Amino acid sequence: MKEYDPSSIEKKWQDHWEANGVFHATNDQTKPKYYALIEFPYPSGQGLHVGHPRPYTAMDIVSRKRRLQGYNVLFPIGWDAFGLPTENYAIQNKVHPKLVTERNVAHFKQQMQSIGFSFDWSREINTTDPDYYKWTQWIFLQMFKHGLAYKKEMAVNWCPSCKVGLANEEVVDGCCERCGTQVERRMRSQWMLAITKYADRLIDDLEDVDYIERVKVQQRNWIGRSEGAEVDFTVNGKTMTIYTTRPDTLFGVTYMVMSPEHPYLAEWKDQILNYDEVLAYQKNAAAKSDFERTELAKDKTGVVLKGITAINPVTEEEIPVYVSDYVLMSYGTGAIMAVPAHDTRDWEFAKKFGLPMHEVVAGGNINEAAFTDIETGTLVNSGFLNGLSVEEAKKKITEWLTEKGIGHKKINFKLRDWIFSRQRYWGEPIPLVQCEKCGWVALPESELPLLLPEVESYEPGPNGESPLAAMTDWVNTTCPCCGGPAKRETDTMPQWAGSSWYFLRYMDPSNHDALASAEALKYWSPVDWYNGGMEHTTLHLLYSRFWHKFLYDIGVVPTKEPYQKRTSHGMILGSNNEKMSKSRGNVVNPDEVVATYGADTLRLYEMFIGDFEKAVPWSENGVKGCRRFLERVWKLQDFLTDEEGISKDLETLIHQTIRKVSQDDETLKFNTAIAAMMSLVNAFYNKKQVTRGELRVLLLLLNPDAPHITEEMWEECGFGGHVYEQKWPEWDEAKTVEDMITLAVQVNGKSRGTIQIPKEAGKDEAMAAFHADPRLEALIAGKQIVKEIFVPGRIMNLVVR
RNA sequence: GCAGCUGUGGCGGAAUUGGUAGACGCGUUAGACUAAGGAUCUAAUGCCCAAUUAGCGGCCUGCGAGUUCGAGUCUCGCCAGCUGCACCA
Repeated sequence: MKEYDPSSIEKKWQDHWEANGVFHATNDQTKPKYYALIEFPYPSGQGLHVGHPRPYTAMDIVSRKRRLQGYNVLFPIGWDAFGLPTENYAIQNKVHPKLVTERNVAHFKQQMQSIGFSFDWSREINTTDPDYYKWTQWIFLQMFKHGLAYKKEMAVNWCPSCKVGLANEEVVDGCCERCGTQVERRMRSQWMLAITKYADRLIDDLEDVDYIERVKVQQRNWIGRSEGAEVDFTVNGKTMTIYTTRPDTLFGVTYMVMSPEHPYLAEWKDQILNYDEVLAYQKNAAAKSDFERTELAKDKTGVVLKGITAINPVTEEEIPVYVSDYVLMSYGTGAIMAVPAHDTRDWEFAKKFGLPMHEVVAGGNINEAAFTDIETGTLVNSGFLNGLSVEEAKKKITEWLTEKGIGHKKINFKLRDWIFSRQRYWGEPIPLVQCEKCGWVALPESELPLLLPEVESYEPGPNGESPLAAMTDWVNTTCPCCGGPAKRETDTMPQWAGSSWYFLRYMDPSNHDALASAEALKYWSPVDWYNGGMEHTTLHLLYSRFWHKFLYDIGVVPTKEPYQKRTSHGMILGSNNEKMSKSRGNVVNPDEVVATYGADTLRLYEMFIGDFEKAVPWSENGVKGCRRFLERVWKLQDFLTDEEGISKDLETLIHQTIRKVSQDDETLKFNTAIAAMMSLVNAFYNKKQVTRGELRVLLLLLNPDAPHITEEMWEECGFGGHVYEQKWPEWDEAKTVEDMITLAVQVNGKSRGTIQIPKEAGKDEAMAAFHADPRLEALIAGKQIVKEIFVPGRIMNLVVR
């Protein structure tokens, strides 16, 4: 027997698979399809680190297993290659970002291929390829034509370091998600996508998909749907509308609060007696960044509007009006009714300013804290609402307000429209022109793709405008509508554009007439299993669901949802338990692991390292353990007998292992599947022999995890053909239980021993076995059995006195 | 602050969902082979007692209570950690 030498056999099989197109998805639509997807990587200059292969290996296992189960599997790969790091590198090194991208892609590809993933490389895509972004632009144009893309002058999150506007989703703790610089507010005219029009469906349709719960929860929170009511208050003779989720507490309103940006403040300039004070407060609030405004949340500030009085529409009581920055202009109507007895923030504000509180929901102690429980409270001091539960009162008051014409039911969302333009070079050009006469006009589809022009400098302009703005030849054009002079849009799309639909392109990657053919879309949709990072839950995952729903609405795609199942992996940390990063010096490069131990060892360890969904530290010794296991598998060839069948004494274990591996690979428990295979190998070693039939089963089960060594051994043992041509083994449930079982015996709930009984034995047989064992019998000698508990196959417990 | 999740050996982690806690791997210890071992093999390995012919001993799943014949698993109350949201009315 030759030695186990991964470096020679791994290359051999990788070449064999690719040369024979073994993993290319076929167009044979008679077979059931399975579409497994990973998040296509951003080809950074650093290359892969050991965290990348974790999700890739997991989905590779699923894909390889599905192929053995007879599916036509699509497991594609591509590059999400537009983006800032490449552009910044290009600026610093004066290289075209295209060249940087090509270089990085080549490196990533070589790294990935050395790990032996069964990607269909014939369908490789790249978001920066004009043949690809033609369709990104095409989808944007459809959105524009359907009124979902609009331009708006608005305050944007501006990163002074990246010189770019950011979407809300890209701001973390008031700082730029990428570089950590604190973001500023700047007014800019931006392209927006009306994702809020899909807010309801993006929540409701989560019911129909199989996503892990934390993903659903996070999406629901982010969309932030709340049901309440808008109510009109009369303030100095003017109608001021507020939004509340607690219309039932209307009788408890003791003051109102307006946001510092509320437009009424300026209108009331002459009526507000302390307008100077209000102006000063507004100025102060504007100077604070969003971050400061929320960080200092604990301490409420505000100014009362002297000369302004509001009327509570139910009690007709006169109440004061305040301006305070705890009310946001960007949510609801920018003004609220304050119910200090039943809202924590209002309570804090009222305490600070000595405002009265009216308890209208009994059940708490409002002197100590606002009572906000909506389950248990009962309405009091509330006229016709008295005695009702919160839920009943909400309904009744909303009806009453509607009848009176001073309010109505209203649903609000935290989700904002998506700021879609970036003032950068390395992104998809927005295919629109602005004409003096016709306004914003779409390019004809025949002019797509609108190519990214060659520029001399990739740096943004001094006022943060896109580098494209300096290209006057390119910018000045004619209006496709009237033929008059027009200017091109110089902003580009954000990185999230290309990734919002890439999974569709894989279905038919070289189609010139459509983003993919209707036939391919129908056959392959939806993605059956999509695994990716939690950090994309409110970004990529939400955005792509939105695009897909739009494409569904215009009849392009056949399903409402793009992904049937979504799972997520945990991060791999450095051996010091910290996030892997260059600066911490704890990065492990998969190339080194492959070179030292082999790709199969890397793959196996990536899966065996721990709970797939949790973060876990890398351990060099753990890697060695996996290599040791593969060596033991390899050396099974020494124990190989001529027997084709499965020996009687291992039959149960074999069937148990098939079941365990088959089931655990479906539920992200790759670690315990591997543990089961290790146990099986240990059993072969204990016997010092393995039959051909037994080894076949092991090689098949292990193949998705460690494809190279299993192919090689299959060939070495002369099992015929290749592993990838075989069928996934099946287990017989009846054979997963031994004929004689070991039953644990307890006395008074304490484990005292075991008895051997037939698997179908009843209580009487178990009792007989108990009495037959003198050591067990001794435990109950002279005592009275009060109760006998017998759970077949599980336990026997005798209660004695 | 609010919500959710999680707490199991020296470490990563198992536990058929209420039924012998610690599978599997790492590490450690002893032995074998050896010129040598950071290779390989064999055995032991939760903790505490006992041990040259010495155990079907006791204690163990963050802490404290409870339900049950039986609790890592269910309930209640603490404590700690992680994640998400963060003045969204």
